[in-house]
Amino acid sequence: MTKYDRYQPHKIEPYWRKKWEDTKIYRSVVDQTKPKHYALTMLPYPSGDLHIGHWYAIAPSDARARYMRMKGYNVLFPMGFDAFGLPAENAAIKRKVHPQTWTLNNIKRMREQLKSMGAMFDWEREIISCSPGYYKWTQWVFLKFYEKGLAYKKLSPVDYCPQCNTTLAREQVWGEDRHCERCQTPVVKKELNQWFFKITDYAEELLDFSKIDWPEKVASMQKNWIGKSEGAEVNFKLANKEVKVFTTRPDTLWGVTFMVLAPEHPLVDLITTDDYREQVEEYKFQTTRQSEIERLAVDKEKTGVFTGSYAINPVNGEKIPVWIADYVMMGYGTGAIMAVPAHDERDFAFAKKYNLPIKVVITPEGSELDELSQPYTEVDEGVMVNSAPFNGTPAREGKEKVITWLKEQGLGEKAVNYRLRDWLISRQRYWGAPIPIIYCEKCGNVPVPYQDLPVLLPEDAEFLPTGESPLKHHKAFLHTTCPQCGGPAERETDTMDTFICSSWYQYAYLSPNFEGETLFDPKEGEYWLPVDLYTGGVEHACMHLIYTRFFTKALRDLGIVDFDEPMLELRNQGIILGEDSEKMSKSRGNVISPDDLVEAYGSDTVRTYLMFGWRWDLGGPWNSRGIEGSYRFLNRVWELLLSPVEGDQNPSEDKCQTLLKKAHQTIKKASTDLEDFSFNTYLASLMELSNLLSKLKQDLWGTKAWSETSKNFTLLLAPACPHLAEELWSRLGGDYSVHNQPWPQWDEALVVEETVEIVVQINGRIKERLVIPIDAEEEQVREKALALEPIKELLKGKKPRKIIYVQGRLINIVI
RNA sequence: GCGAGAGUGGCGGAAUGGCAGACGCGCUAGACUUAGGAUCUAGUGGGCAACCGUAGGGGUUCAAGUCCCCUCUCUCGCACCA
Repeated sequence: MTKYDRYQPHKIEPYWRKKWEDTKIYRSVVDQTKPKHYALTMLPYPSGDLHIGHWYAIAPSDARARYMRMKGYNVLFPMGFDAFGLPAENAAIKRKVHPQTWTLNNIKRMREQLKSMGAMFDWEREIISCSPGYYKWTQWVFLKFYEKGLAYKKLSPVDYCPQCNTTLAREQVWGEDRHCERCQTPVVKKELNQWFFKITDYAEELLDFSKIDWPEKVASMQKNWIGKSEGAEVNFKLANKEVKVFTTRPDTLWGVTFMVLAPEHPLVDLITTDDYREQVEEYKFQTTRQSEIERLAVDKEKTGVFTGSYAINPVNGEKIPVWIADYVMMGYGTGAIMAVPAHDERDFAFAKKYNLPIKVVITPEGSELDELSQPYTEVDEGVMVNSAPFNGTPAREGKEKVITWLKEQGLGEKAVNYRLRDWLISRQRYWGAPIPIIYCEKCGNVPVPYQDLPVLLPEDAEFLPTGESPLKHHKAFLHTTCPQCGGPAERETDTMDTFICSSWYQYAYLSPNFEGETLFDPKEGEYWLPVDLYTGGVEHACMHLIYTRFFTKALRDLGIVDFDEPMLELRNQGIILGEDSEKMSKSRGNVISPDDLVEAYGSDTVRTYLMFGWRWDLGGPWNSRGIEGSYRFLNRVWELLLSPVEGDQNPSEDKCQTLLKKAHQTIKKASTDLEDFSFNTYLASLMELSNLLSKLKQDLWGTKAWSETSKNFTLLLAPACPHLAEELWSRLGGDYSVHNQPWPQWDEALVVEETVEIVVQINGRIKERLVIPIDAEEEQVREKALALEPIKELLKGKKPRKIIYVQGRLINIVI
């Protein structure tokens, strides 16, 4: 290449990418002599096009990984594709292409798009979750879970999406109208025999975030989702049976005036008296119907019916009516509640509607409550009343005391409930990993033997959705022999939720398509694991991010990994909106295509703008003028470092010092900013340095300070602009590759200014400025400040009451 | 309703309790140009000024965008979970 020409990203970017590939500089192999850093960014679903959101997530993560590499870490930064899932099937149905063909074509395209980013991926570690070499291990994990009792099959009411024709996990049902996460169709309840993973076994441990540095937001979302509540289980007598009731307010037990069972509660039929049978049946019918119709009712007025039976409150022997109502759910607690209308919003509304008694048992300290217009739900200031042995006890203490008392009396005990449900993993779809189970009439559920894995997904299945699993109609797949008795048997025809594939993918990168005995090559695992830094969107907080934590804990208990958490540090990026501040979507026509941007400005500009334009964790609307600014910056950098100066030069030691000082301040700033994911200020600091460089260029071009600084500048630029930095580096005479150079070190002595301008304040208001040596004695600064004419004038001979001096910053004279 | 987070120029955004608005976009003026939506230079929170300015109101402090209390607005998550 010639010595000086224009900045032409389209020439230099493909050139260097090819060179990197040819020289394998991003190959990451175990190297015991170096500290390791496993940087992982969420793998994309191969939808067919890499969009700007992918770039926004991945490019800054790549810059961070490159920084770590230059800092001397052996960095693993892999990439792959989460390739099973519904869109492939839907596209296939629409376009009559096989889901596999569609997926693999998309991967091919997206791999090229990803490569255009110039990231430091080690493509030899690429994983594709729909390849048999991958899903063999997904099935392997299933079998391990099954052996451990963490995978089980159960007949239960489950959420079913009538549009996607499959069941869904609780996490995949969203919003008030309980719609499908993928297609927004409201789900319906169905009674089906499905496979579950026992994530609830880990509910308590999943609440512990002490071993990981994850955003508070994600932790709180997960805690919220797991929904731990502590209280008591109390035994009520009902028709010669015992009904357990969960409550978080045992202190209100004396205020129970009725009991409510979920309509599906098994005792309902037993206790309903003949007089009420008809209305109870009618109500049960209504509620089941309701869940099948659209659930649009927003302000759901509470409804219910009396069963005709009465239960006995064990604490005072009172007889209370038993109702059924759909505000009590079978899936939480015991499906039965004790209603305390005086101290619970829902019970209050219900009691008012059906004229049930309301009995006050908690009152605010020192006052009385007779007629309630609303329930008194306060705990901290409440005191127990009308509660035989506990009158006068503060409600907060009452909770614990009553539990102890219940236990002594044999009436109940302490209990904890979680909102988290077991993970429903069966999907009645084709494009997923088959569940490796065989049903034998003689032997029952038989796991597929490990040596028979993978259970291959047949390519010639009819995958049109019918509500039944497509594999059920594939005779060759369905019919098999029992591995235990050799008799005729049938395979499980449901496939696994694709979130399973992504729950362990961080381990797959260690040894893609591993052929050994366990999930991954232990030599690799021992070195690289666990993941040091995970980056991606916060939208996965209650799905992928909770699942993968569960997986790691389960794998630990199976002896497959030896740590508790999969990813030590997590960082979430924000979302880039359209220029109209709306979510990008084809229908709105506000989609920004990264391919077009790369075409127009080159990859480095796109990377730079994505890092500079927003706070990474917040994101925000796209600005098509903004990217022009980044492009201009890179052009200026090019001119600055490469085009020689003409005419007279007037270098001076002073100017050199000024430049070196700024350079070292920039090294420090850029380092700490990259450390903190503050990509925007990292680039701002580079811009400041480049502004100073251009100011001093005429005089300093060719000096040692100039060449040293331009080399350092190039190194600092390398994480953001890998191609441009490589080109500049080579033209400045550096050895290939800039990406193998150590990150520059700053000299703290140079970072510190020798003289500073401080502010002279009177009563906290700025009145004057003063230039002083940084290490000036306070006494001298005081004298100087007080000697300033404007200050003398303002003081008018008055004696300051107090003078505060903050070294190198300001002096505040209080009068 | 519950939980979390955020409110700073026209815009994106900077600011260990210590000079509010770094850096950039946009805008204004000028230079160079046949031309400029290229490039370069200068300016750019408001106000003629003293001064006033970080959603609003209190407070702590010599000093508050930053810490404390209250209010408002917005975003996100959960939502009849007993």
